[in-house]
Amino acid sequence: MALSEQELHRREERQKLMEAGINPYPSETFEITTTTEDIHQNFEKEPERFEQVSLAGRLMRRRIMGKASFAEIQDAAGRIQIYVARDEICPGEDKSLYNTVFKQLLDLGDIVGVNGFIFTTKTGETTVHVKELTVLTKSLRPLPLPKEVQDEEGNTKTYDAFTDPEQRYRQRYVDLIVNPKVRETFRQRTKLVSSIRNFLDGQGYLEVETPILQPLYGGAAARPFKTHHNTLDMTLYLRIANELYLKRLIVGGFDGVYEFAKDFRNEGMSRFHNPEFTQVELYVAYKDYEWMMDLVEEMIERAALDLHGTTEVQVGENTINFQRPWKRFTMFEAIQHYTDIDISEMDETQLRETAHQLNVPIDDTMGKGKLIDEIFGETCEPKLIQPTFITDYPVEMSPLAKKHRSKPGLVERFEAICNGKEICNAFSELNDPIDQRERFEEQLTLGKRGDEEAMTLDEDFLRALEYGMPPTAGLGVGIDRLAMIMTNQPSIQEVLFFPQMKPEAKQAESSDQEFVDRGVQPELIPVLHKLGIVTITQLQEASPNKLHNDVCGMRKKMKLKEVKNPTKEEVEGWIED
RNA sequence: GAAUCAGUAGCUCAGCUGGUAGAGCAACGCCCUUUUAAGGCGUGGGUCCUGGGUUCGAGCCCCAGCUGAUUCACCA
Repeated sequence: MALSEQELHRREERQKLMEAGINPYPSETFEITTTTEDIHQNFEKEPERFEQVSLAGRLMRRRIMGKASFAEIQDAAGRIQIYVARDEICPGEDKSLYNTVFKQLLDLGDIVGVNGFIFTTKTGETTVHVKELTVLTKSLRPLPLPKEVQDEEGNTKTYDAFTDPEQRYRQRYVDLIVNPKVRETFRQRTKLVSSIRNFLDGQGYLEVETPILQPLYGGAAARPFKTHHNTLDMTLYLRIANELYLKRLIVGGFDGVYEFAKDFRNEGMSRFHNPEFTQVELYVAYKDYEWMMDLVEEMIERAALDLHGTTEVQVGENTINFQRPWKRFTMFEAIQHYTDIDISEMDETQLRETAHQLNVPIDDTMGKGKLIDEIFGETCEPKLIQPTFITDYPVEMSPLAKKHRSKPGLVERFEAICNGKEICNAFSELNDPIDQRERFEEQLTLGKRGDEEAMTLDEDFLRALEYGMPPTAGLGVGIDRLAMIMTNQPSIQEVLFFPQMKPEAKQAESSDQEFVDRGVQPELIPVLHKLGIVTITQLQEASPNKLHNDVCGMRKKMKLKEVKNPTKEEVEGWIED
């Protein structure tokens, strides 16, 4: 890859540092006694603590003014200004640490350590007065550095922001360096997970780990990723859910288990879908879905409080209030509420007609349950902004849920919908092994009908149920979507450090040696690169006359006076086999 | 899979009716000991996504393609 002028320059600086006896990548620990956060919060209160400090960070801005300079370094929490005066960091005769190293060989993006004391400049900015400066890492690539300016009203305006989503997601490390809000979003995500974990731990449930590689995929309706184990010579699937394993643990006698799980679904990507995503699933013995609704309300309300100090969260244009209790609707009630149609007594044919009437797209593979779900998804879901429980789903689409205690054809299931999207899904778990086997068999029939998401039959899971699983309430919460809501982000990519991307288009490049092997003078390789010829294949596809012309022309343009033009015969030699 | 939009300097972007490729920041050189988008003077840096076409002449118009984003479709 051809290096830019700036990259070449930084490589030279790295070399010059080494020649000056400064290791640009030292191995010793650099002792840090404070952080930018600590200084900003506590310097005014207890200045005596900051008479001698040491901290480290990345150089993010620099204002050189002759024999003294101001710069800013950024650590994990924020930035602080540093004041570097020549005669302070170079007390002796040798001023090269300031004149050469600091002013010439360091760049924005380099990582340095400083020792000194904290003071306030006459413009009122808390600043590190540097006594000692240590190079900790030389950065070889220039950062896309935005500028932030505060106007008189204290509003921050950002110029030249690093905004291109592709670049931001592909080079998340750069995004995190230059866009502090991105770091904050991910901190909040982690806080959300901690809040839920603390809550569940507080209830006495056991956090567990279950297999990601599964011989059968189950527990949800989705297409899986398939892989192969060499030694066992068997097909394995990346889990689409961990439900069936957690239930096995309930059979095993734990009365509350949960897992934060990466699940994998081989389906489309969108701002709500990533092929791998995180769910927390929870199973509690001797409970039902009514009980689980209370738990969800409490857990999510608490998460909002932990993150924001209030139950109200601004999401786009909506203010969402997680304060308990949430609204509860049965699915049929919700559909009736939004469409004025009562579908509770309809058969499959009537449902099809209703779907057509409501302009809900359907196809022939859909059974009764799926039709109801489509009607609901189309007419109700987007309208549910405040957290709402939708309960009592059709049995056909919930093969792992227990049949409703009083309403035939339905199961004891709920989803919480928030901001028009499902954030969790829960049931009173089906624990009758005979019923469970029948439900799996119905799924097999659906599968034969063409439903690619129909579930497979897991004999071992049925065997476990046959030993007896206590009545159990189960829950799955989509962490990514909940994180989107809690951090007010419009897309799932914004709450995943490394969202799935198309492979980066990368042009293969032939080595210089390969060019030399074909008879190209080494000095002419940059000329060929400049002409866009970076592979032998490209070289071989060129026409000899044109290439000879181009090379001679480009050599002149690049002012390579000491380099001889190739003869036409030589150029023909490069191209021939 | 479809539609829309975009692709110009390291970054963010201008570029008129088709007429010599621009700005700010970043970089490089010089000056400057309390600046804060520091400042002053100077310099370098371009496959205008690619390939065709129209034209005396294309960053700009036309066609095809590539890449990406967004929306939709798909998706518990």
